[in-house]
Amino acid sequence: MTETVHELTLMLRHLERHMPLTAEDRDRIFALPVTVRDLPPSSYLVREGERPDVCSVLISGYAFRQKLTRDGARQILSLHIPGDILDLQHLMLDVADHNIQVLTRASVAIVPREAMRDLWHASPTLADAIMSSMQIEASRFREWTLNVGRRDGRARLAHLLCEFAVRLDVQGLADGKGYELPMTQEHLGDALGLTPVHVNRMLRSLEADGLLTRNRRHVGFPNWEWLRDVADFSDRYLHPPRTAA
Amino acid sequence: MTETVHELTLMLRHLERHMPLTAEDRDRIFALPVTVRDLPPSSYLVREGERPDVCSVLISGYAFRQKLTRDGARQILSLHIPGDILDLQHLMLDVADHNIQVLTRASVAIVPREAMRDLWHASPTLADAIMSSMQIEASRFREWTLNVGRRDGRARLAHLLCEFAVRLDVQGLADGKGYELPMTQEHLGDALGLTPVHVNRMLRSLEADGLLTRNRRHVGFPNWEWLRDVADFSDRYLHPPRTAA
DNA sequence: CGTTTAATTGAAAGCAGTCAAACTATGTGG
DNA sequence: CCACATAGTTTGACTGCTTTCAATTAAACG
Repeated sequence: MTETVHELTLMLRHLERHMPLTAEDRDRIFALPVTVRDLPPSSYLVREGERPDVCSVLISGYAFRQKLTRDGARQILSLHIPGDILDLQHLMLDVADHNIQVLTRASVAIVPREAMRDLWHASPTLADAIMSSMQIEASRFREWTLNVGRRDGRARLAHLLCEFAVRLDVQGLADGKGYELPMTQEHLGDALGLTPVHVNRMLRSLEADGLLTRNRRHVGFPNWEWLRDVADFSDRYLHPPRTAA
Repeated sequence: MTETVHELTLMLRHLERHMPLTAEDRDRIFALPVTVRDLPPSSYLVREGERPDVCSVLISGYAFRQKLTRDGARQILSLHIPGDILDLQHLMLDVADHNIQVLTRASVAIVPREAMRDLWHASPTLADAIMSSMQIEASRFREWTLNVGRRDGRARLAHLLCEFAVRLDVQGLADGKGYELPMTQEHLGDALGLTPVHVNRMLRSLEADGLLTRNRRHVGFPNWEWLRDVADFSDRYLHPPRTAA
């Protein structure tokens, strides 16, 4: 008898982080009709202009939101880790205003839009939890605008590395000492509003200063406090759960 | 017997734009305990780190969200026009992650946080309307990140001018031919991630090309289509109501 | 009006972009 | 196991958009 973990366990953990859920709420989540789908790297989940009829939850792997300018420049708007709900916005909005793309090979749980809407209306605690998740994502969007608009390349890059470290840590997916960064330098550039060439130079600059170690895709932070400082990073905008000391 | 319009009429119009409300919903909104407050230019409504116990709705004048880097650089994150709810995020989040500041002299309706939470839980249509409003604001945050991250100064500025024109038009506060821009060039710079000096140059560049007229604070758009084009502007991300032809 | 705030302009400096080439991984097929 | 192909990283030289610094002009305000 194999002990299988429900596909939405991570999503549940994500939602419960900010709002305690009732036992019925948990049951409702686990009763959601889901289809699990495996996606190869870089595949699109949602394209701008589409009218999606499903909501997806990231189960494993990484994903990101992005928009393109008319001449094809790409801006990555947010990164997503397992447990994140990828298109809550389509609960209310009919037409997608940005693209959602998978970063690595990933598996997602597909939930019919109507089922997710029912969940959303099912209980006040669920509504609050879902709303909280939305709000925190909006807070991350704001910080990214600040990052791209007002910090120089080095700080911008350091900030992104800090954010990812903290988020993985909170979701229990990294030990806080480092992680496998799933992005190429081109991805990093698109997330930071920089060119890949400049990303490379800033990466090496951080490395040269002993703020960063790299091994294949693995990044480590030999001097976390100093990196935070260089990045002008504070985790307030991530609204970390109280429990953390 | 003077015919007075309720202070929250514009907010109601704002919420109803994307989600039809019931008569009871409207009554609930008008039954909200509000205190109207007049604020001088530049006053703060919320400061990062605070724990607000009220929600404010902008009745007249303009406001904006902003964040500061450690060394005092300011990034304006969004602009707000009458009818906008200014701190929905504090419905769920306890600590403010950014500053909310008034641009011009403005009056705001102050609603106790708990009353707004009750409104939010009062009916599914209200919850949907409030959620929609949130989602659309999140969409604007995303577009701003794209704007600041991937467009050059000229396009960035043109984009902001387009967005403001469309939003005022939709809310019925401008005729679509132009408007009183309530921002100084310093504000514009902080919204665009540029210096005021460069904003000035780009403003004059647009003016020289016949894309923009300025008279005191009034801006006009002699060639709207071309400006849209220069700005790489599409109103999709604003999720304009269907009604518009 | 005088004073303060905002807009404008010029010259010089710099961060980041562009272009191009070399180098390193990683993977594939023979 | 090597040859080749592909994707990603690294470097260098040069360009350029934007900033910085400073000074001047215009507008707003009491």
